[in-house]
Amino acid sequence: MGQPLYQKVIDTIVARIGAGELLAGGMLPSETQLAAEIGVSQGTARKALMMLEQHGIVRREQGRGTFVTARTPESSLFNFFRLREDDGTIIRPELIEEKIIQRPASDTERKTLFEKPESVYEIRRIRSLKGAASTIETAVLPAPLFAGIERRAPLPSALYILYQQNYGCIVLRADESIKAIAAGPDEARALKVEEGAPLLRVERLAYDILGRPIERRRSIYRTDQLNYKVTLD
Amino acid sequence: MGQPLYQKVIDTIVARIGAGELLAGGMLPSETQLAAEIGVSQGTARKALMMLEQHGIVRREQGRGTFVTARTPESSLFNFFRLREDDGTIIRPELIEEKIIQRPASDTERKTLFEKPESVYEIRRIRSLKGAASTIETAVLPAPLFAGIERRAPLPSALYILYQQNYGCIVLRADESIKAIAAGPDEARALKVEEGAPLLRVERLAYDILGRPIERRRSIYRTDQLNYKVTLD
DNA sequence: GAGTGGTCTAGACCACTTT
DNA sequence: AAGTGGTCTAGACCACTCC
Repeated sequence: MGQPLYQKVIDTIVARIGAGELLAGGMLPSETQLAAEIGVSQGTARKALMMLEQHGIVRREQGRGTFVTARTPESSLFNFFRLREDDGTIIRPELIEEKIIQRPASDTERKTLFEKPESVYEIRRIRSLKGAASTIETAVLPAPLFAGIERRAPLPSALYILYQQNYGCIVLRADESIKAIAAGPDEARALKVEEGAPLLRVERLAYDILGRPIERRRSIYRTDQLNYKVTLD
Repeated sequence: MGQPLYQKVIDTIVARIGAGELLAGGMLPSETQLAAEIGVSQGTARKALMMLEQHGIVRREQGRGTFVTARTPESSLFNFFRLREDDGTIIRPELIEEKIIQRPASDTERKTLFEKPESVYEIRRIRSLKGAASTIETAVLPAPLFAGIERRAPLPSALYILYQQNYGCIVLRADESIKAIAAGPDEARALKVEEGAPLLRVERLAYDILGRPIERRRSIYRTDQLNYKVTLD
């Protein structure tokens, strides 16, 4: 028994979710059923389910059951959209421009994205917060995994929900690297600031439930009236 | 039994750590001893210890025992010092200037810091990374909790280790709010950049093991050659 | 060999939700 | 009442560390 039994249970469930057998929001078998199916004790199945819950992959509710995590617009906004008012209030961004193209992958894109794709989709969007254009987002996706996404335009405001519902990719984690930059001519025009004005640049690599890097995203924010909030632990 | 038994175990241990009965790095009683002491089964004590481990409060090692988390310079640097080279390499900051003063608390400081202190310590430090001055840090601490800290100057590079070893405050979590700002005259002079150059400003509120807000910190970074890295989940 | 945490089992009882 | 997850127990065996 090279690996713990509960790991086998976890792998089984994650595989079923990845394969689409268990849909987001759907209910899992109960602890007892799962235990019988996989041939472990109820306590072991329970441990696996609790670990999946801690990784945010399932949600458990006493008396109701265990469900595959479904990112709602709310939770998605809350988890991965980090801009807040100075007092901490969450902001609802409005989409004011969107452009989707397919193009060959750059070297770093091919190296960092899942399956080393030759071709990628690039989604460029400008958002307005509180009436003024304040963010430029460029998301880059491996084309094989997101085939036909350009025909779904206009895309919903929260891309991660689209990824989940239409491509089975549940985004659970993202690494970000943040810099302050001076606005170039393009950014200045799009965000209506002077050239050289300080802007926040966030580069993100997002991973799905199977740990696959499925999206590179570069966001440029005006933070004169806003904050980018994170928690460290 | 309003609350679960394992919670009682957790509270007991956290209280002992907070009271200094269990020192950072010290070994806890074994599962069996703890269970007998508090009057629960070994499995319940075990659950409590596992939860404490997940919160980063203790570290467990098979065959050796359970130990109170001691932040080493390494781990502290890794967890709360977020500046990295563009390629992700960690940076070792050098201290080049330090000033500690005691002064009355501002309104927001009194409101947000533990015990609503009338008086605070302010630690202002400038660090150089890769030879060039690149960060200005201002930490504000409630004076009652950190009495006499000004006499410990010069302070170690990693303040959180000092807080732990000398004041029993183990920092486990911090909320940050990040902005891009234009360098003012003071920042420009200290960091040797032009006025108006883009800088990263990070405002942090750090909480200790008991959930007490014990430090406000404002850091200003040059990010022309560096990145601020975070992980979302 | 003694002591520690890591895994696993089998079963009990409780609290909650649904029908 | 039936089914779910939440708590708790008691005990077994294993892997690892230290003496």
